[in-house]
Amino acid sequence: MKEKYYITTAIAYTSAKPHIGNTYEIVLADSIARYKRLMGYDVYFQTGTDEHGEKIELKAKEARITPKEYVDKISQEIKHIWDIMNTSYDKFVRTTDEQHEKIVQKIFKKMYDKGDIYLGEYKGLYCTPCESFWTESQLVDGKCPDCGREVQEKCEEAYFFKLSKYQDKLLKYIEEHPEFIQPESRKNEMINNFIQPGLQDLCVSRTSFEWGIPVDFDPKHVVYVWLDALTNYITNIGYDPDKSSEEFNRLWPADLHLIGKDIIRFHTIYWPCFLMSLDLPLPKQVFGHPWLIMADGKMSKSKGNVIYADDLVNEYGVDAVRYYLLHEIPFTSDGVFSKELLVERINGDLVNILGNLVNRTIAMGQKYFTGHIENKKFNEEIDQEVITMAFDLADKIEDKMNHLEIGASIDCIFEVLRRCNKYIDETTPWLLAKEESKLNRLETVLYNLIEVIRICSVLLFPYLPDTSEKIKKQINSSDESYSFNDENVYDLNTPEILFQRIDVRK
RNA sequence: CGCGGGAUGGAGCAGCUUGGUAGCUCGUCGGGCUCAUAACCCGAAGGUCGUAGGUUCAAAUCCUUCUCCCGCAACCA
Repeated sequence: MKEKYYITTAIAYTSAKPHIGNTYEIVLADSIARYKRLMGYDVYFQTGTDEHGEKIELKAKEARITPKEYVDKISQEIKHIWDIMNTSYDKFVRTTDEQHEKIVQKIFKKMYDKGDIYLGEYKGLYCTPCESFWTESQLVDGKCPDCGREVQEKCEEAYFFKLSKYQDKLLKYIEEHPEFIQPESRKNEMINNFIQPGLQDLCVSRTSFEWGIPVDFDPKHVVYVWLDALTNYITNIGYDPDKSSEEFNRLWPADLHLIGKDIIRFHTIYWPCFLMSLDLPLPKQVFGHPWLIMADGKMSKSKGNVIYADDLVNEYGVDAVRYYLLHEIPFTSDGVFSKELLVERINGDLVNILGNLVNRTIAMGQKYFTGHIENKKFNEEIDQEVITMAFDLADKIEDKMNHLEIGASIDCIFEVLRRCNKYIDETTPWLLAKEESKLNRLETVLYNLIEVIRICSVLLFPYLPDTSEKIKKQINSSDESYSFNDENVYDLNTPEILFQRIDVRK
């Protein structure tokens, strides 16, 4: 039986249409999911939308529609963009799904019955005109950051979750599982800033607004959105406090939660504590990825520098955008986006290295052998390096992928493609073609090239699925293995441009 | 002294764990080739590896000082 691999993205908050930076995560997750499938895992890949909370209630009010109408619209927009990015999620979940809401209520009740949730009083600094609580650190000169007026201490009835009860157990888990929080520097932030100083109990209900899942035994409270949102990872695969499904038992714990670096706290502190309260095992890994920012900083409407994925895809094609996202964002630090850089990557890598290589190779196959290429095995010493690189490629990629180094994985493929271009210059097929006696050698050279290109196309699939398929179609191959095969027979199709050069002058 | 990460040729990065000719991509300059999307291949120029000191036969790599940049510092998600 195939080993399972359960991967999730964070569910996207339905307050607004996601920009290109928000779109990074789903593409990143998709490349990992596709890669794991290629490696033979039985992958379950879940994504979706997080739809409750005060902010949504306000946005809907502004738009003069109901919160449900509002989130229906945004959720659909998000799903649409995920689809445009050609992502292969198995399930798109929504926190307004009835089943999810029902299970969240049961979870809340279970925690309450267990004594992990208790009714208490939320004491905070409150701005009456803004109807908002603020923390000490949020205040500007001791006043409301929104309206600048004085804040007062105010008490409000609320349910609390006993985070403190689990802090020692959590610390132990984090220290015994160094791979749990990635990148590792984030682990220190969590330990030093939150766990070591001591966890405060978490307020997990709200009475100040209504758009949320009601606490069934005390309906003036709605469940805190993070308790609602985080549990999506289990409610949608069949968790039930009474009796979970077999599917749940098979899939849980998740192998990887992929999230933005801004919500690491929720996933590595609150979420594990909730799970411990439910007596469930903790996810194996949480990766807080960096962001894609603009040259002038974070994308924001007020700066007017917001770029959307669908617009870019319309202009440059889905694989070009995927390539940029996956290749340009480092493991720990933020990546920068600009159209100039995107065009540079398209022309420099996708057109010159990849597209041109495939094109010139197939063109030669057509020109010299009318597309029919067999391995004549007239090998020479000079062939060895490129063939060995192709042999080793899958292992190199596996090593990078296991460390979630997606950009470096792609680099490994391009390193081989570059070597192929060099191999063509070394073997000068156009000279071999001039002598009858060298045709077997020529065919061997072309065979080696096509076979290496085939391997690259197979391994490229997780990152650039459309391009991978196009190459396979052009070389007319259904061989999905990623080791060098001596015995393939190729009947090439007509070469077609994989990536169109972008004219920089425009 | 809150915690943590970083500073490497014009740009972006790798190397630092396990000290020993400073590597990659892009850009610049020169050359080669013509199968290919003016693409491809080769070569050259360009770095006192942030600063000051220390350990060592030897430091980008280990230790310390300082400067600058960035992330985090909880109940908005």
